Amino acid sequence: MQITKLKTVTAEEIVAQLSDAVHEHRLKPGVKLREDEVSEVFGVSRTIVRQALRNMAFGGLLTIEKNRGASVSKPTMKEAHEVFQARALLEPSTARAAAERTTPADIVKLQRHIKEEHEALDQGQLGLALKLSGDFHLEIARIADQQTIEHFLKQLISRSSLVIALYWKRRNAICENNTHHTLVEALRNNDGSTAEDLMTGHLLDIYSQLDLREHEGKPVSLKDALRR
Amino acid sequence: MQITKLKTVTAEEIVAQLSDAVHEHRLKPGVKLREDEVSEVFGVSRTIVRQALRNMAFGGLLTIEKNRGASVSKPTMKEAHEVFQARALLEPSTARAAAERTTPADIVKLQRHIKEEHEALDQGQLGLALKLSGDFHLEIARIADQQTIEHFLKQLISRSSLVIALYWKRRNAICENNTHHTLVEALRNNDGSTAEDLMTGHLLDIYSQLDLREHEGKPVSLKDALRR
DNA sequence: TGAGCACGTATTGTATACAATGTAAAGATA
DNA sequence: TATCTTTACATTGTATACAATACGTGCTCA
Repeated sequence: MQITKLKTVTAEEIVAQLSDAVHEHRLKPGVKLREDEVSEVFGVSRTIVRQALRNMAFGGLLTIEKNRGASVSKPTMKEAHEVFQARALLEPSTARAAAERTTPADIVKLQRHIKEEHEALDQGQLGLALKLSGDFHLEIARIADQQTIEHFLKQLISRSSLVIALYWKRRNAICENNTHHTLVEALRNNDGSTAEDLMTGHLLDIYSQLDLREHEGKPVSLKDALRR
Repeated sequence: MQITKLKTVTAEEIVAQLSDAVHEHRLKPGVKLREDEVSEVFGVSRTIVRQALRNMAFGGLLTIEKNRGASVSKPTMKEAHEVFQARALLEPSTARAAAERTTPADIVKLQRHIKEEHEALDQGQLGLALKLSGDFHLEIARIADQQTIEHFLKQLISRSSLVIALYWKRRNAICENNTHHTLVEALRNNDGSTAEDLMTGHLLDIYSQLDLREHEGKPVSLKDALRR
């Protein structure tokens, strides 16, 4: 007779699954996450769920309002700017550092990443492609052997995913460029300067594809909005 | 008859008080924080304490080991390097941005900061001076109006405090320089370039006063250590 | 009809009881 | 004596009960 392990789900696993869902845009900004709903899905008590939700909130993925619960964050345009400004400070230097330490094994890993990314795109799995793209950036921080920066980057990339969900200009036409591929080439050649420059350009690229203009003037009052 | 409010302490207040204690080196790296000890001190249930401890752990101030509880983090030398590398990436640019937005009111605030810092030093309150010094750096991020970076910086400065507690070269003789004062002057003149350069130098200064050489060779095996 | 209020329900916040785990001290065995 | 168990205790982990708060619905009253 086989004893079913009845493995209890940990808070970390819940964080991982929910984070993936957000990264892949299956959970969109603003969606509410009720505690007992989540606890029912994962088969654990609210205690664990609350741990998980709070952890995610600390990373910026969720927003918790006192007595009102957790929901997927909706970064403002200001936050969106800040996220990419912070990435612009951290990632190019990190790419340079990574280039100086990249091993053949790393290259293999990165190329597998890119391959999966393309496959996801081909199959129209936009969300998955986006998540993999984020992982690619994280992988570079890992190669640079900078855990602290990697930790911050993880948060920034999470938030980038939310920003893209909210402010991406053209929903349908993801313009697939091969910057990631070029970057891998620079890393393979241990060419730090090129890697740094490519990363700078890459981030500007993404940034420029966001619609971060202040639209719809002032916040019209309800009355004004209904009058005609 | 006066109703005493019997205000229940929140997790955030516990975080604040414990964080201050760590920043001021009243709680030193390695010190264990038992849950019911803390809960007794603050007069709340362990539920709240656990929230507080977990939040602090996320910021790197505490380390939580499963089933073994929370203790003040003891950053390794590698982490120490990483912390200052990350600060070197974030803070100079932030100082530049701050310089371009500094108002007279900000200058007043910064100078009050410096004054308090000197007073603390004069009274031999080294820990307090250190905490105030950290706040000074945070204040610059606030002036730059970069909440995201400020959030990261808060963590980095926390960890810097731990690093200093562990690796500061000369415990007794804090060499007080007036870099902070010079920085304020640059901010007052809205001189971004100078502010950026000063910040870079300032960070290098602190960094160079740490003893981050790999001492005490390889980790000798227990047997070898006991043989003679 | 519409604004405001009262009440019942849904949801989150907190404390506590119990379970699981780790730790240290005493005892057993060679 | 040294090592290995055993056992009791200290501490953290998890579930649950209850309290506090927010939310929606129906009612009242103008």
